[in-house]
Amino acid sequence: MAARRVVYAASVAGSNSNTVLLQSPNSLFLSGSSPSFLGSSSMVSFKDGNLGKRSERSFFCSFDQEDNEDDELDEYFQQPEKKRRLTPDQVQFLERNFEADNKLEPERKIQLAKDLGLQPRQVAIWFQNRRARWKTKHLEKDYEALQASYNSLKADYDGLVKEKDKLKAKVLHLTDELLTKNQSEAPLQELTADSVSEDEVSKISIAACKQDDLTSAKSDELDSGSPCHLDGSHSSLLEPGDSSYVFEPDQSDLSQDEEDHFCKNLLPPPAYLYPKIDDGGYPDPSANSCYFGFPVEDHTFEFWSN
DNA sequence: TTGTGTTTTATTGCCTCC
DNA sequence: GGAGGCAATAAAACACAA
Repeated sequence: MAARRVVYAASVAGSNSNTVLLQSPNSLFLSGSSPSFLGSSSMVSFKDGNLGKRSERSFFCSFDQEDNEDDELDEYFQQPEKKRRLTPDQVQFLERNFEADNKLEPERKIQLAKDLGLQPRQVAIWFQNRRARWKTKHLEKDYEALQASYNSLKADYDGLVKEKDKLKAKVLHLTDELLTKNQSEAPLQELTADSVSEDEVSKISIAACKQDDLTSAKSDELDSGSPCHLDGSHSSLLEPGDSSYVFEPDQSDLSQDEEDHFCKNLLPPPAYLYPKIDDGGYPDPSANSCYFGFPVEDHTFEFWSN
């Protein structure tokens, strides 16, 4: 590989000499297939120190005009190799070829080099650098598209989080109401084994568990994350007046097996699962067969909060 | 004019493919 | 093993504000 570099460096250093001496400037472009170069005699552009801007002074024209000035030739070729920018015409020609195909086959490289009066290696380098620039721009565009997509998704997510918080607050509020209502009604009834039949106890337990299932169902809805579950359309699940409202048990559709199933699940949950009530105490699990609210460590909300 | 930032040309080293 | 591509980088050329 090192050989490749050395050979190229030598060829560049010597190529201008060969080109200048063996070919007329126009022949370089007349041989090409690009009409845009037919009139161009500009090969190399130099910065004009006096003007401060790049001038299109033709290196070859100057040689044409002063063929006998070997001193200038010697001066030029004795200069350390400097970078020379391609002319706008050359760049335009290369750009058009790049647009046609950004890969450079050997034959095409040779032909382009001939057309432009450049070393094939220079054409290859130009394509290589051009591909790098194209890639950079492409990456920038991709980045912008991804950023826009991210912003859109984040806005959606933030909206969902807000909606979730609203629903959570609503559920807690309704739960609180239910607990308060339940506590205020319980002492009045003073249920005793003597005054309440076994059948009535069973009914109350079933109703309580039904409410528990509804609460779980609500929680599952929140877990699902589906937008249709978050649009509030089902928020009346726990509303009084709803047909499934807990204290209006409709057990007509319950079989005896189902009743047994509910009653088997009447074991009170551990105390830590009960939210602290404002007065500092926990609701008594034994007072209510089932807890209607969300446990303190409800993983549903942990999930949504993360 | 000069300092500074950007663009362009070219090199180097590494990697892959044939 | 040679050819060619790519990433990283150097350095010249260029643009532009102060």
